[in-house]
Amino acid sequence: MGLPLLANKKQSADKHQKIIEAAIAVFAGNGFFNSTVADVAREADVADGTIYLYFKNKDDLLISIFEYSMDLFIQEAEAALKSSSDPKEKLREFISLHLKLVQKYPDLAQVIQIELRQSTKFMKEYPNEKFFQYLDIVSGIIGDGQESGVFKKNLDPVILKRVIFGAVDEIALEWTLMKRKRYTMAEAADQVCGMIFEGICQ
Amino acid sequence: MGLPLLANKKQSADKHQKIIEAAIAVFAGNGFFNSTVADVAREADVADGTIYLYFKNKDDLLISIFEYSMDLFIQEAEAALKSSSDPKEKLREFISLHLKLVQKYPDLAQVIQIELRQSTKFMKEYPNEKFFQYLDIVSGIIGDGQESGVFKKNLDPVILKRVIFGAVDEIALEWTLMKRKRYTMAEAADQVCGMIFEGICQ
DNA sequence: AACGGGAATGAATGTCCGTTCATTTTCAGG
DNA sequence: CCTGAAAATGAACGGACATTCATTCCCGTT
Repeated sequence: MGLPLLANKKQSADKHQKIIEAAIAVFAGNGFFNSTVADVAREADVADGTIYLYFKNKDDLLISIFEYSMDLFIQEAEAALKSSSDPKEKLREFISLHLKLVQKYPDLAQVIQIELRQSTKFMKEYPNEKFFQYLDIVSGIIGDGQESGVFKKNLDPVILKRVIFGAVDEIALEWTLMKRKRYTMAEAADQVCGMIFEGICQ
Repeated sequence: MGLPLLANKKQSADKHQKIIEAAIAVFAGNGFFNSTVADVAREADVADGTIYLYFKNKDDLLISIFEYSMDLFIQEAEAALKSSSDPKEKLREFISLHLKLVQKYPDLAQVIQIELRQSTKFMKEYPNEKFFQYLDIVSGIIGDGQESGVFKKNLDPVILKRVIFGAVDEIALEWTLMKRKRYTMAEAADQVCGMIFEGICQ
């Protein structure tokens, strides 16, 4: 069976990817609801109808972007965390990586942070497993750290993972939206880690 | 001049308020873009056209909600922060208040957190002074604390205020979207304060 | 070179909804 | 009670846009 790669889909994986990338750029630039399918098609250099050969509808396109990018983030995170076994170093690595990724893929970051959050449809009804999987990387690190006595045991990991993610994500969001950057991501990562590890009190 | 209250507007302030409240409920339930002006009108028990006597257009309605609620938050925050002069207590008060307000006005919180964030139009082009004003309450507290030696001086307030806001807001967001609550807001406030003040390391 | 079928196209369709505005209702002052 | 102006109404308009589908293109096979 001399079938092309990814033969379970009839179409080329290239075009699928091309449309996803176009959609990321377009949605990041104009917002999901203010972008038309025709905009995405034009950016992808493809006919309007072609989009529907690869995606069920406009919503499906957004969800696909989300899954695509979360896979990317999870994959990069898991790779980066292999290098160290110290929970504190791991957490530092995670924070730093998240910020770096946002910097590396600003359009992607914007879609994730702003566009996806928007619609009740997605946040409330879409199961969102991939996001939880990403968050669980953090709670895993916290759990390890508590077990090994590096982190305080009285902290609730369920709350803590959110606090950490929220802090990092807000920094990332500001970075994404800020035109003139007032600080580098590396600085920000240091500040955030310092604060999370040692607190703000003298 | 025996004019009614708020005579510079011809219409009743009541109806203005009624429409805002209806819009908050509708937008929170369905999302801004998935809600129609007719939905808001029905909820407010008013004709479609009446909305346009009080608001320029649909976008203006969303912005009005934002300003209305930020005013509310700022006002409540400033009142609550009068009671204490210790920066640490003030910060604890702020965090606790923000979480309480989210609990008290869940629809409002949802519109602010989810709907407003969404549109590039609002986040990028709308000046958003009220939000910065709210954030500056935090940086004010931080500045005081650093001056009086309670907080570490090497922390950048610009980053720090975002970190704190992001942490608190993410907790609030999870609370808003979570159906089964796994923790109370009071617990969350304690955890967040503990973490921010003392850090997570043993 | 003719065939066939999957992929791609993009014009056409139908719906939806923000906004308008001609008309009606309300009500204060005379 | 009139009267007139402000306020409210909601049917109708018009433009936008997601989605469809009849047609064309592409290319491997014979």
